[in-house]
Amino acid sequence: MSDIATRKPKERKRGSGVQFVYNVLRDEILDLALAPGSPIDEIQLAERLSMSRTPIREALVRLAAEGLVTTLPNRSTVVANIDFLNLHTFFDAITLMYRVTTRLAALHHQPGDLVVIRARQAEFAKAVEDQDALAMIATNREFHAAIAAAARNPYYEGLFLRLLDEGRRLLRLYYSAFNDRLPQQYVIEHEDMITAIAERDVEKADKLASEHADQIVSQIRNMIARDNRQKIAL
Amino acid sequence: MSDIATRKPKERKRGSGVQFVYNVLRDEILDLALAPGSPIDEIQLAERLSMSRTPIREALVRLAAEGLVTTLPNRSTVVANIDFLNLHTFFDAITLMYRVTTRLAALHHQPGDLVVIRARQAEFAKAVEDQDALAMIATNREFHAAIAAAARNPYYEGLFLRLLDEGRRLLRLYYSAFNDRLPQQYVIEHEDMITAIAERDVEKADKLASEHADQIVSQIRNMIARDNRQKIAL
DNA sequence: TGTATTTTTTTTGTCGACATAAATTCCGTG
DNA sequence: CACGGAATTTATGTCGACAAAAAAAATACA
Repeated sequence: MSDIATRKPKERKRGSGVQFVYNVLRDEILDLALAPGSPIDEIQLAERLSMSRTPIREALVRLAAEGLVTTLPNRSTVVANIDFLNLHTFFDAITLMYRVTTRLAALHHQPGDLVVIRARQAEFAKAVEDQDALAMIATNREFHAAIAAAARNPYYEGLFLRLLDEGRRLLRLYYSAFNDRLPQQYVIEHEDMITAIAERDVEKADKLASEHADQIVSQIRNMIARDNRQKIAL
Repeated sequence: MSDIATRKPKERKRGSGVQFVYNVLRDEILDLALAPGSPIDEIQLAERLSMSRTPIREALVRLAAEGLVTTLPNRSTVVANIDFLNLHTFFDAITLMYRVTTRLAALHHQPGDLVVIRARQAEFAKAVEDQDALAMIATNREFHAAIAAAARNPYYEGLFLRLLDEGRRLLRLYYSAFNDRLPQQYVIEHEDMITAIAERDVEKADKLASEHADQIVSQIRNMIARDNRQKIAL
């Protein structure tokens, strides 16, 4: 547990305050260290990070613009809820972004891109080998983010990163359920996607991305269903 | 020219400050009243809107998160540039969003949605009849925004609105070129799209949206090409 | 005259404080 | 004991001021 959030004042340089708060809050939100729906007290946060409320508020505005927190006027801002009732919109959008970014990566990737993508894939494979569920979540995100970067479309990339983050939050909810055979299969699917991108085979890349997305979506659905059954059984 | 931005202090109620600044700046940016690349002086803005720099800065952070301004650390924030070199990424993304939102609207629209969509279409038709280019841009945006709302997917909707706004900026650049027969055709295409949505004919809606997007993209391309030729001829 | 260096000015990032709107507590009345 | 309204407390929205960084101006030197 790194206590990066509790260092002495004046240890950070000027101008990095907002970015720092943004990173801390963002990580805590995506790791579910801050529970969805829980209120964020500006004063308390200001004390914890040893800075004034001004940079805190600016970071909160930024997080609100990205949908990670919700600001109620004249009332506390709260960590964004996970909308289980409308998860299908999430699945629909992230599936499309998986496909589009992988397609475009096959079309537009440049020499250096594959090096980065393969590096991310190596990190993901390492996490799977180590059975480190949290590392799997993080490295899987970076792998697909690298593909999105190679797709060279900032609009798709922006939406996809947002969706991947939201997915990170979802997976974090159920990460204990990762002790099955699926991760190893993801490694293989990733390898196939890299090959398709390298060969600039757009249709194959699309097909693989589509299947990969379906895998992940159905895995999350299973985890939720399993979770629901437990709840009903109580 | 409404001078909404120059009213007396204390005439606005508490809590609406940031929203107000955001709306003013956003409109001025999208209408090209603020030129792309031009710097935004916080102090000057604070004086013009008769408020302190704090709400100004929070509005700027929000605009930065949406890509409408760019903040250089410890340096002035500037109005986002129009990236003519990468317009194809814009065209690609907005075409896909036209299709996806229209498809999903055909699938998921609910009783009230068509009423709203038809109302927007009526406003657009009125603008075309009046040969009011600026109103055409605005009402066309609202028409497609209404379809996106009926599609009931906030992820697609968010990206699409961003793209429509960026398109508004582009069209505003060339709005004088609107004196041709195309707007009338857009009215007809809109009508067809409404019919397809009402009939829940997903594939037809997709096809119409796709063609509609192609129309608009090629029109913008033509305007830019025409503009370029003039520049070269000088 | 041109370039390097110091000084001044401008502008941003942050702070502490105050005013106002909700939330909470307290109290009186039925 | 419950209910409604007033008083208190808490937290947000905004402000003016200061400090640090960059830009601009002024000066020194070749």
